Amino acid sequence: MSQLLANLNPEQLQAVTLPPQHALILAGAGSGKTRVLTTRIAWLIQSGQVDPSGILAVTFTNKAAKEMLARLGAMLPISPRGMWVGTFHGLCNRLLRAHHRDAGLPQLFQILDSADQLAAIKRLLKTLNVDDEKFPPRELQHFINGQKEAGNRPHAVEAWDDFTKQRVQLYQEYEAQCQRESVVDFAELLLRTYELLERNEPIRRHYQRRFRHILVDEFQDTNRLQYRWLKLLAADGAEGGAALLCVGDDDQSIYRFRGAEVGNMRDFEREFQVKNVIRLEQNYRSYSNILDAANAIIRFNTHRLGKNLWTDQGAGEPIRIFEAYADSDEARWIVEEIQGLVRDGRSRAEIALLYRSNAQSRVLEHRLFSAGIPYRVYGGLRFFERQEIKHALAYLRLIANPDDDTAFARVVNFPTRGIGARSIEVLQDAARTYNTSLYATVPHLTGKAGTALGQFLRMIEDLRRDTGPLTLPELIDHVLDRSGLRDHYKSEKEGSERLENLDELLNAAANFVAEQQAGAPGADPADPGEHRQLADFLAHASLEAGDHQADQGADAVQLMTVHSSKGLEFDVVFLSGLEEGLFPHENSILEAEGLEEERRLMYVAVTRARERLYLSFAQSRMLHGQTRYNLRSRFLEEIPAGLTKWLSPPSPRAALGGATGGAGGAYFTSSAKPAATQREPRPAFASLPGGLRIGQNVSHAKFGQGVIVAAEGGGSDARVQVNFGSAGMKWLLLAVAKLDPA
DNA sequence: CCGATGACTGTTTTT
DNA sequence: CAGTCATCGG
Repeated sequence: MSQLLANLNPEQLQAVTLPPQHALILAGAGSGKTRVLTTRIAWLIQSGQVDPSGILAVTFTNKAAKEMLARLGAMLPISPRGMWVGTFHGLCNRLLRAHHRDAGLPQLFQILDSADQLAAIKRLLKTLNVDDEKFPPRELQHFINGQKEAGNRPHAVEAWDDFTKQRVQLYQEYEAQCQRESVVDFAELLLRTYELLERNEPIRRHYQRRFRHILVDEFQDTNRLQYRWLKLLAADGAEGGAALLCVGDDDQSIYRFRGAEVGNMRDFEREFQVKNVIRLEQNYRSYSNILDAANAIIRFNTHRLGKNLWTDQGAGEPIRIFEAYADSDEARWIVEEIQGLVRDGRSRAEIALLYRSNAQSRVLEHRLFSAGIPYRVYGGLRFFERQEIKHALAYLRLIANPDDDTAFARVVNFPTRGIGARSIEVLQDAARTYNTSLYATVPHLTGKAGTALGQFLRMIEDLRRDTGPLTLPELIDHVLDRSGLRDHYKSEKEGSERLENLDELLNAAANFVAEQQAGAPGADPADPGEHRQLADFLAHASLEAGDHQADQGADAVQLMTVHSSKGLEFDVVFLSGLEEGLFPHENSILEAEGLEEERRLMYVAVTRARERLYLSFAQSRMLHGQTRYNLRSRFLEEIPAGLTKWLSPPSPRAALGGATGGAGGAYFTSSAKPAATQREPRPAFASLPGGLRIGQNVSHAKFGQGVIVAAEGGGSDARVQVNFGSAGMKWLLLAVAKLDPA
């Protein structure tokens, strides 16, 4: 016990040993948040205050859940079995499987990931003959998810105008379709569980009594519905409610776009009359130069709960800043720098390359690849999202649940078997009249379409029957053969990688089975013969995108978006693409709220670094197939000059209509020296009249500072397009507009 | 009904 | 640029 609490600082100790009351822990980056959370659980159990089964711990990602279980396993002599640890979605899935009847679902319901959901919506619009120009599927998806997160079923949505009314109508149709097909999307997992607990008193009471301590990680990223869900579970039951301990950092809230409500932190404090608010502000991760930069940046945000990170580790190295001509130059420079670091004995796994959006990884990957540096990309298209895997899963889904029309539509003609659009249309019309799933409709059909479809149906039925006694990997192997998927990819010229992935699916299944057996044999007694294990595997595939990327063990440079870097830390961090429009992203720049979220994202990125931080940007960048010229990010200007060291001489930056500009606006530091590696500016851009060129900074009397991004015409008709930052993008006639080189 | 070809269009971040 | 979608000729 004393060992458990050793080496905690006073605030951490206080948090770990709080009495069983509600508490809010404001935990800054690198302040030992995860440690506090796990130690708290271990302490509660070890001191006999609670049985493991009385613990409910909610994490943000599956990875975090796994890590927490692993740490607990190492801390506790007893197995952490009986505890519920997982993501909101994972826990809801578990609850719905256990109480599927009360929730109005078949036991083997399927889970739609975002892409499946979008496909389902498109299919719905098609069958209803709705104009998808007027109701863009993506927008409709957003609308539906938003309503679900607000707890609104279609009848509860307030709709005054026609447009909203129609969308509500579609929402309703979508729900009916999902129910018919026994599928559940992400938001539905949460809402369905919430309604189950709310309406079913015995079940609610059962869990309210069971869970004595509810611990929530990354609380700043919970959405409204998740918060209500927590309130319901922690509400005062007969025995008094659970103690709710929420850990979060409002400065690291980066999922507003997905419905996260930082406001939950304030609401929690108020509604639960939280007496215990503890701030963890000592950072054990980074040197103070890095921390001071992060603090300086985040100070530009308003509406913070307030918190200041500090460290006693000393200043450390200055933050290195590099300006490149083009994105390819930026990538080349990063790779050269990495080679130097590796020569100096650094391990590649301790070097991270962060970027704002996934598209940016291509250039970096390209350079790394040609330099022969092992690297690993997180995120991007994940294993279970690859098309060959989705196809295989669709067959599996049909075995588990033939009414899954999304799965049916996906593979009914893949590999092609002579069932074309016309047949599908006939089938869909029939399904609508009989009000049955596509699968169940097939026997009703006669004629040509009926025969081909009948053959498909028989194949699926054979699969269902033949696979009953097989183990999961055997089952999948059988399906890959019988469906023709394997043959299809064998004959495809670029199919070898896909074949490998299909084999990898077998491995994933084998691992899944092994883990399940090792994990909790007593959790839910698997009913044999019902393909129960298959359903569990499919849920696993939907909920956990799967880290089946490159070799985990290899010493490889780590590439990921800033979002997926949250919670991780590295000795060396490169943050690339620090340009206006990219980071902060152009879609977020106009809204104050959006910009603040970008800044929090920047804060997250900076605080990932332990020892060394590189920030870089490029004057020009390929995006959407064309070259764009961006100003350097305002976030760079927000870092006090004394903390930085420019590796390239900074060029003057066009001002941004005054929104920022703190930090004194001084770009040079005393230690800045012209980099020896600086190349001559390349004559990359054609000259324009008046000695101007594309990419050049200019000033205009009315619009202020800007940069030339394009030109057209000639002679007296010559025009240039200038990006004036917050003053907008303008086309100017050179003969008329007075532009001075800046 | 199938596959190929070309136009178009869009991208932030993810459980 | 790259993935999706529509159109066209077999």
